[in-house]
Amino acid sequence: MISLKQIHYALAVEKYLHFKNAADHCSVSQSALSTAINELEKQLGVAIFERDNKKVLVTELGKSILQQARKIKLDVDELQMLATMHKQPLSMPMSIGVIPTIAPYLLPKVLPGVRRAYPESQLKIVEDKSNVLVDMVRRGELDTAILALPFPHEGLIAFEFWQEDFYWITHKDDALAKRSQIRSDEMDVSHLLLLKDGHCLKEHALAACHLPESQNDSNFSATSLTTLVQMVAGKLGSTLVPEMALDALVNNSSELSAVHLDEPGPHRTLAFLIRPNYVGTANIESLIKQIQTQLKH
Amino acid sequence: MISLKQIHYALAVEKYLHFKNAADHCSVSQSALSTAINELEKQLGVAIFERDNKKVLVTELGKSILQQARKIKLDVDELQMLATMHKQPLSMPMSIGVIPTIAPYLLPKVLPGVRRAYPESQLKIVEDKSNVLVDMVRRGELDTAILALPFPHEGLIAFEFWQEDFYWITHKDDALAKRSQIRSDEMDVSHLLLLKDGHCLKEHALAACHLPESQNDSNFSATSLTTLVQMVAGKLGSTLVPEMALDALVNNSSELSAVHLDEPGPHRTLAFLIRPNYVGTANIESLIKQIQTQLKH
DNA sequence: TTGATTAATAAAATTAATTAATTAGAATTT
DNA sequence: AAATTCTAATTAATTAATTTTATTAATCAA
Repeated sequence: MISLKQIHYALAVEKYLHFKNAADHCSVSQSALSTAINELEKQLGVAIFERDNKKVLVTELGKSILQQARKIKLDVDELQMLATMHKQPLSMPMSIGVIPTIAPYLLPKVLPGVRRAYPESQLKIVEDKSNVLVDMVRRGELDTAILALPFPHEGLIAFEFWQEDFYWITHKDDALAKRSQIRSDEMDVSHLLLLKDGHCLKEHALAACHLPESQNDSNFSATSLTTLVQMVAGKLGSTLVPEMALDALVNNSSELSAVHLDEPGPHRTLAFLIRPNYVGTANIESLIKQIQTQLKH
Repeated sequence: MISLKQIHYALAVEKYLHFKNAADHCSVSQSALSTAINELEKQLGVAIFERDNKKVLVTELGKSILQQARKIKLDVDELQMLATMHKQPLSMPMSIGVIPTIAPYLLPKVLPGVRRAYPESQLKIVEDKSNVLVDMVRRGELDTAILALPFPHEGLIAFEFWQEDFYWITHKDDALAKRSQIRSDEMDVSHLLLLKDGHCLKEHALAACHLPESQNDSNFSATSLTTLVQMVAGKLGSTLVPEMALDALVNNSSELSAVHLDEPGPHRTLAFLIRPNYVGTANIESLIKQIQTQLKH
């Protein structure tokens, strides 16, 4: 049976094209490495390297074999990472994409707790729109992305971890501002201010209100919730924001009032997306536990 | 460093959930297997199996680890297969998809030779339309597919191995039947009989003639070249067939005449399609060599 | 209790791996 | 032409590991 050691040595020889240097790199004697390579070639019954007393080169078949060997080594590394991450969640560097309608409200609430619980953690945060993040996860440029569902994510796996409702934000002077609940058919939809196309929050807000996209006035649109509520404060209309944004955007304002949107079902669902074969699911689960603890105060 | 032996043993324990049976299956003593598993768990620092004197079960983490272990084992098997196939091409079972406008003309010319050169070979042939075959290759249901390019095949790799021209088939009584060459603008395109939509030969034939698809009379269409030439023999029109089909369809007919289509460039290109990580490229290369020898007579 | 199982363990035997020194072939230098 | 310097392969002694066989301890069933 071929061994991982043989594979390891063969990859070293490929890298250095020199038995002694490869042996040094592997911290073994040239003899040990030599016999391991010979044994590997004997077991496979083919030549991987062509060597004489002056030079070493890789056979055509050897290239394919070493390619496959590299794949095996990666898989073994992943297996070991699985175990490591189970022992020490978040001990590995991790890149996380977050959409702009979640990042500024979720991260300040959650990151300090994560820092405290996992001082070793090295999180790299990327903020971008849902479709960009999904593509980056697919391409392996991100380990995971936090976004709001529903959003198409074929080929990826979603770990849903939070559900929240929308609140209708209007000026305190508005006749309906004192209500505790409001239905979408009671609002003045013609002055509903929402984010630009491409931000999923717009679609989710409209979907929560059972409104078609076309009905929205696209003359007024912004790229951040902060801008939107400024516009509401300026009596240009009303808007809808998710619950987790209330603290930052509305609660300290003397101009604004938040009314719970009374429509059935949770209005948006937050989830981590990962590739099906991502080995860090233990990390995701740890993060979710942290986030849920923090969000529940 | 963890070893493939440990992985092998762990997978056996997962399968039997019983150390002794797993050991028997691996042809080692229970003790040897036990220590290997213990060592593996120690090296990883986590428990894969939960065991007492009466039962063995897999931990939650163990399931992930064994899943990864299976992947490693598959990769190792593939590496060994790479070597084996280099030593004895086509010694592995192989499934090949072929489109209907290639299969009946190419296979009889080629398979006997393959049988002779590689008596060990076990080829499974599937005949279907290009799009079906491409999907099957993508899903791994076929090792490879032989079809005519151009045809969309994103994500797959094409090994082009043959180029051929079209011949215009008409009744011997036709005024142009004696010509040795004909250009598409000299034909009566209104009675050009072609295959049904979905067969790539139709598109390739039209493309070779620089004709748009709409120009073709869709009232007359067939699902096989055999039917088409029967229609031509019945003086219902003319058709275009690739060179390799001439022998079977035209050459022994007293009714039909074949005229070389005089349009620039090769009219269709035959190719093997494989997944980028298919390990049997050596097989493909052997087959191509065989096919090219046979086709050149 | 007794007998049949189980996985783990201990000690002996076997097998494999490692090191250090050597060999042999080829290129380069003297 | 001879000596030197590379190279990978080989050899032999040592060390480490693995495996086997036999045994132990625990559990369950009769």
